[in-house]
Order: sequence, then structure tokens, then C-alpha cells
Amino acid sequence: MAGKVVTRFAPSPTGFMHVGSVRTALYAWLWAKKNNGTFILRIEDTDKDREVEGSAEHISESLRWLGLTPDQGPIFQSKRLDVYKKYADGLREAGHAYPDGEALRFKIPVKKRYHWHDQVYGDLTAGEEALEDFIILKSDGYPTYNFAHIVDDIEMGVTHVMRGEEFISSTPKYLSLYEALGTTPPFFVTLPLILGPSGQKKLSKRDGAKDLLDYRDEGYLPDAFINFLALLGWNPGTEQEIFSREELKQAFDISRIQKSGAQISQEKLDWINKEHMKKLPSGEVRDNILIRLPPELQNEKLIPIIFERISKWGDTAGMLGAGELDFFLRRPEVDKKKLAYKNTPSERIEKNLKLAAEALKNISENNFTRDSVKNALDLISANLETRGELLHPVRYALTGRSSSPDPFIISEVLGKNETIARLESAI
RNA sequence: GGCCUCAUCGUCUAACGGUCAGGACACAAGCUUCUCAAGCUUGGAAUCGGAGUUCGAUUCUCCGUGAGGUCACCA
Repeated sequence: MAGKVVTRFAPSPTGFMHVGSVRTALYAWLWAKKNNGTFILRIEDTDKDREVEGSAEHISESLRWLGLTPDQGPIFQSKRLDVYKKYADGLREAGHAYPDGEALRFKIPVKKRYHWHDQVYGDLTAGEEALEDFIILKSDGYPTYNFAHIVDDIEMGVTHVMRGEEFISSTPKYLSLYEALGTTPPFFVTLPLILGPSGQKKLSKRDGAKDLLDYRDEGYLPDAFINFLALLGWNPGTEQEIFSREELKQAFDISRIQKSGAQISQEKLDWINKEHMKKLPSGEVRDNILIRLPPELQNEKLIPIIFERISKWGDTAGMLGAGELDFFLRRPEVDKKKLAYKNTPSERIEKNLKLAAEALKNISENNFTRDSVKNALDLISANLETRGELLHPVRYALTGRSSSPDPFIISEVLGKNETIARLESAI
């Protein structure tokens, strides 16, 4: 197509952003970036009754988190009342609008059936039933959405209008307005709905849609979140699923946007997030985990143990909350029955624990590492029927848990003295 | 209800009218392990139904069915 691509994201400031609206923003941003175009943020604040204080800032912050930086904006419609007035006057003078009380109503020139082309849905049609003379300026002087968004899209040179499927049926209104204004409509890029987790309904706040910033606070990576969102209603046509931001810009294409609604899946999001986490430099992993650990657990050695078990930073708190790391903080309570491995008699368990303690005492304090502990214990278990009858009681004595990371690394973290003390306490 | 849109594994999805209907998440089993996690391997799992067009329909057409959207001085 000729000319520069201009897209916009035009939310109304009526609350927080959820996944559905962000996906629209993402696609508009991707398309603009892919084409070296312009991405505009426009706040459609023309309903002062429904407006929620702070939500415009909240929207900007959400976009900032995801790195969907607008090239222009935020532009507030409430500050452009003169523009709408000018257009409205023009329509009125041309006989395309007439007063209705304090309000101004658009006069539908011809009630007819409209056929138009959508970049995603193909040829669409909607009938005269959608065409009643509609309000363009409200009695309070503010324009309606129907009018304001079209004026702005014209004024701002928007080339691709991206929005949800719910706007298909009102498109005849827009087309008749474009006609009356003597303007060629932009490309319509209608996006499939995002469905709530419960079932088949459009995602909404009532349906349990989460505030986007909650995802940030749970410790998802912005690039992973974008990756996940992009794949919800679009696919690259290849089997690649993990995309960097740059790769996404390259690969994204309107022609591969899906028509049917997509249900959001936390599992897939977590998986994608983990895949992105694995690519992070170790310093970043370290910082993100340490910052979520209490002072007593500021230990580098815990990082790989935790990293392996989380799919987002916030899961660290989950592990803490579930007590999975308590044994690093204090000596566990040892239940004698749980010390046993399968049917191994308690005398054998006791003997094995003693052997373990003896062996570990022979390791020097500054060589008390995962490897040396493992070697020492391996020598003992080589003479046993199963490694379990040694390793299970050792692990349980150290942690008080029936499942945990391996006892070697735990020993290293606890240190020689504490490790041996716990073994002896269990004996 | 009128009008509009959509329809492939549980979920996200792939397949110029010709594929054993592919991949991923999730799930299950096995391997590895003392357990957990991770990793590797394997497996089950789908074209909504009925006509038609065609040598051949997931794919094109029609009719059903189902689901969703929309019918404001809300966006």
C-alpha cells in the first residue's frame, strides 16, 4: 500500500486494561512497527460519567510495561472538542445533521445495505437495520464514540483501524459517516474476540479478566507476555512459538490473523514465560530471584534450586509460602516414621545415617561442596542394596520433607557443621 | 427476537481441493533418579451434522445445529 502506516490504540479510560484490550494494542503496535509507521495512543474520554479517575495513567503504564510505546499521544479526545464541533458544523451545514433537543443527530443519507472488505474477515455485509439517525454530539457538548473516533481517524491519518469483532455490526454507521464527510474509509482490521477462561464468552472484567498490571506484579516478563498475546489470534505460519520482540515485528502479518475467538490459557503463558526466562543472562535471573527472598535466604546457591522450579518470578513467593524452603531457615522437625525408606528396618536406617555422618566429618570444611558430599555418600551407597535407604533418610533428616532438591546441594548450602548436626539429631 | 460473525485434538493452532489431518500447551506412560523439579522418549486426543460440486472435500456451495457479537445522548 502507498503511504505511511498509521495505527492507533483508542481505549476509553473506564478502568484497568485487560488482556483483550492489550492484544488490540499489541497488534496495532506490531503492524506500525513492522512498516516503520506510527502508533498513536488516543484516550477516548468522551463519557465523563463512566470515566474512572487514574485509568488513563494506568493505561499508559500498562503499555509502558510491555514496551508498546506510542509514537504519538496520549491524545485526549476531551481536549479536542473544537475539532468535533467543526466537523459537526460542517455536517449540519451540508444538511447531514440536525438538532435533537440539545444534541445533534446525524442524518443517514441513504438507508442501504453496505458491503465492505475487512483485512481479516474478508467481505462483510450489514444492513439498513443498523442505520438509524444517530447522535454525534451529546447534549453536554461531548461527541459520541461513533462520531469522535471517525473524525480523529481522519484527522490523524490512521490507515488501519484495528478493533474487536464486536464492531462489525455498527460498521454501516461509520461507512455512512465517511461518505457524508467525503472521505475514503481506512482499512478495517477486525480482530477476533478473546474469550474468558470460563468458557465461550467475550473476556470482560466481570468474567474474571485480570488487570494487566497484575501480570507484571506476578513477575511475568514483558517480552514473554507479548509473545503469548501475539499467538492468541495470530500465527506465523511456521512452527516457531518463541519469539523475541524483534522476531515478532518481522513475522507479524495481518493476513495470518485468526477469525475465531481464542481462549486465554495460563498454562501456555507460563510455559512461554519460562522459555523466555531460560534465555535471560544469569545476572538477571540472580537479581530477580534474590530480590524476592528474605534477608536470611540471600544465598547465591539457592538460585539454581529455585530457578528450576518457577515459571515466573512471583512463583518464588509461592515456594516460600508453601514452606518449600523453610529447612534452609531452621532445623526441621523430624518424624521418626518418615525417616524410614520403604520397608527398611530402623536399625539399618540408623546405621546408614551414622555412616553418612562419619563420612561427611572427614570432608574438610572448605571443601564441603555438592560434589564432595555426593562422592562421599556414593561410596557408602555402593555397598547398599538401594541408594534410597541412605539418601532418603539423609534428605529427610536435613529437610524434614519427603520431597526436596537433592541432599548434596542442600548439604553444601547448610554447611558442614549444620549438616552433621542435623544428621546426628536424627540419629 | 432481527441482523452480523464464527466453527480442526481439552486449549492455542497448521494443512495451493490430493497429508498416515502436522505442531505446541496440558495430560498419561516410560527412561533418568532417594523424592521433587528439570531433561529425554513414547502415547492418547480433533475436521459439529446433512446434502451437493468434484475422480477426490478440513478446504468450495447450500441447509441445519451450536457458539459468540450487536441492536444507547457507552465506548
